Amino acid sequence: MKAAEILNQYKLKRTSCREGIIDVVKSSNQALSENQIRERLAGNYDRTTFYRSFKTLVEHKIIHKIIVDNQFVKYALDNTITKKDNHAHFYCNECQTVKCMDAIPVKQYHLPDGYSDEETEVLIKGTCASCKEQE
Amino acid sequence: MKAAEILNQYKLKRTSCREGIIDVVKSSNQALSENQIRERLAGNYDRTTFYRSFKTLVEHKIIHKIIVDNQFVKYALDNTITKKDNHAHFYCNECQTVKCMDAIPVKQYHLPDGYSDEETEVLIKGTCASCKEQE
DNA sequence: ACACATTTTGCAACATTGTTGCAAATGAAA
DNA sequence: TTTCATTTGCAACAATGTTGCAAAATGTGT
Repeated sequence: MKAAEILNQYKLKRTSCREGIIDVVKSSNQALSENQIRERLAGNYDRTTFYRSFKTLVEHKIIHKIIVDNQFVKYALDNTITKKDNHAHFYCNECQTVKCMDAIPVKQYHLPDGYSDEETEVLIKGTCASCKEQE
Repeated sequence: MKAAEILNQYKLKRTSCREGIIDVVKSSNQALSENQIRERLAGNYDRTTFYRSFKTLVEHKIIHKIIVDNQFVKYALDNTITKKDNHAHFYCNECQTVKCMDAIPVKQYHLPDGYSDEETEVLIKGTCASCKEQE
């Protein structure tokens, strides 16, 4: 599905910034930070526009946010778009990249009485295969 | 174990800021933000001192950081101090508090070949028991 | 109790990240 | 093409986090 179609489907206006973000995120096999997305984007947008575009896309669950420790906010296409189950994220301590582990569904937890579960986030930290090779 | 003992054990100097942070975090049944800790602390410390104290305590794994979405950094006593297994965290969307679910150990995942796992973080989002009651 | 070496503190200045209000520009629909 | 709501870019601001450096506090040995 193309970026333009996704936006139409969610009744969002097709602006070049939004389309650009979706395209970049969609074509990447790992989660990207705001700066990484900006670098790969043709247009030169204001930071405010960027934030507002991210906010809109996250609110409509087109992309999702992943946070690693502090100061590392990354984005990836949401499950509603990829049509995959809720998956775990992997953060490589060496190359500092985040990958969506599509093949690893999030395990569910049994909460104490009275609690209700809406969403579960799993971040596995370690060393990825390609960094491991180089050791 | 008292804050002073913990610091001695890790060969860190006993400063009132460090002791204060440990005491506040230790006596709380939920994870606290920097501001919440500062409010509950007697001394009036510079923000820089605060950050550096947090950094030191996190580096030595006395407290640990939990991040909810963006902009919400919270701290709790680390497992090395509490001597509990690695546990899941629960974030209540209503009252916006984070609880360490000591009784819910983190489930392990099988990673693809070549990957190594060092640490797994689990954040369950939903509504907690007391907020549920008030509905 | 004192002096010493080292660590930590507080301050100032700065960097990064994110937000808000508003006028101008743009997109979609008639 | 005209209209109307949405989005953009700018400026100003707020929050969060970092760095360098002199002054203060800590722990150790005497």
